[in-house]
Amino acid sequence: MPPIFALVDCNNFYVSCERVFQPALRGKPVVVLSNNDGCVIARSEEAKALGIPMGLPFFQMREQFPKPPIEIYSSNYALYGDMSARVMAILKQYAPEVEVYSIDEAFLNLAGCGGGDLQSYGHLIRQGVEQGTGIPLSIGIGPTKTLAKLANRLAKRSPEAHGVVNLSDDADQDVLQSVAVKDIWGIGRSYSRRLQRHGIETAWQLRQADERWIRQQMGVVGVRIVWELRGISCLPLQLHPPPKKTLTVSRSFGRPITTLDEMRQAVATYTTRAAEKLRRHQLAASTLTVFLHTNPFKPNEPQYGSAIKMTLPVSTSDTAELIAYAMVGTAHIYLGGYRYKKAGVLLTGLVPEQQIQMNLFDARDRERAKTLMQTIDQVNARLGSGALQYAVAGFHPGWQMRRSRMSPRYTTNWDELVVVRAG
DNA sequence: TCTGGGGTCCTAGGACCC
DNA sequence: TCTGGGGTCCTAGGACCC
Repeated sequence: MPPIFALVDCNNFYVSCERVFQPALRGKPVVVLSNNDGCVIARSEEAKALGIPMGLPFFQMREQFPKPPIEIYSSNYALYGDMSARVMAILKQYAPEVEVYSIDEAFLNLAGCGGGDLQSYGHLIRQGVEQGTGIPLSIGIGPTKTLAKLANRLAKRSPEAHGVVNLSDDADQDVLQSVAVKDIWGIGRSYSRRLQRHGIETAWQLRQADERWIRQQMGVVGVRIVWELRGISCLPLQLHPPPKKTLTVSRSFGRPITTLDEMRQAVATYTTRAAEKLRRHQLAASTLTVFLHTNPFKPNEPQYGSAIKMTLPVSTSDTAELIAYAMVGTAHIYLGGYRYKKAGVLLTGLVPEQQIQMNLFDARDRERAKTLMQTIDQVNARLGSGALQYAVAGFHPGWQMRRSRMSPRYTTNWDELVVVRAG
């Protein structure tokens, strides 16, 4: 049986998560800010209606929208991650095959589901998730992932769809003509401009486009999109996520960093987070890159940025060892006299923990280091992240990111649990 | 004062080998 | 007198995604 793809997408996910725990936010314009309270990354329908664009820097929003009482939240990833897991768990009750595509999206294979009435089945899924979590969502159904995505857009766009659009039988000319190329999954700014320059403006026109020309302009990626629009599936459901290839931890600073000492603290902190992620995925890294740069939005300030990539003698997930290399790299590329905005650590060459290649000249006691890491991870899991940390990471540093409008971690922190009172 | 973070895939070009 | 060519691996950069 050929698959029938459904794309389930939570509506304004981060805003919806905040609303679950604060019902008074319903009907009001609400935005959620990126890390460091930098820019707008989620908007309620009311906020969209005010004309607040995605990605608007927060300080510009306050200039441009001084009047309306917009509810503003710093992003609370502990909360969103937990709500996401609950949504995904419910979706798995409705379809045997689920690909968790992002924090707020999943592809489902609905072949054989719902007794053939996929429209009704879609509404059933919506009700189930809404009842179980309070999160509203939209569902698009189609014979390919690209058409399911497109159907999902239509479901969000047209109120009469009530959140479900089914294109599994036919994505006809009228439907495809109503979708601009820039709104097709996989077509970004650059490709959509190039296509429009050649008179291709709608999904329907792209579907009819000359394959050789598309191949030449957009490579195999473009050809795949055209085929998928024609209903020929090229992108299968990924039931088992492929292993991670790279892992990054990077942050903008709450205020500029101007000393090597603080830069060392920041890089050591990010390296600690990266090593924790490695161990959680039971991976080890074979290279470590440190990068740092000034604020590119301040052209009047002197600009500098650099990166250094180091190959480790033995793949490792040992925080102390990774920090040692990161500190060497930091000292190497850090130059005084600049106001630094951001730094980060990139780990590549990730290998499963069990497959680490030993090095003949390796003097390190790796068994002992591993036991220590397990102990630290256990303590931090029980007492909260950062209960045990390396001194080089600094205590209460002033450069940490701003998140001044954070909601409580309602679902994942004992101290901040929601209290339900009877009567 | 204030502009996010973390990924993937594809392609072209260089290094190297035979 | 003659100045190859194909394969593989790696990397950097571009494009895209949420």
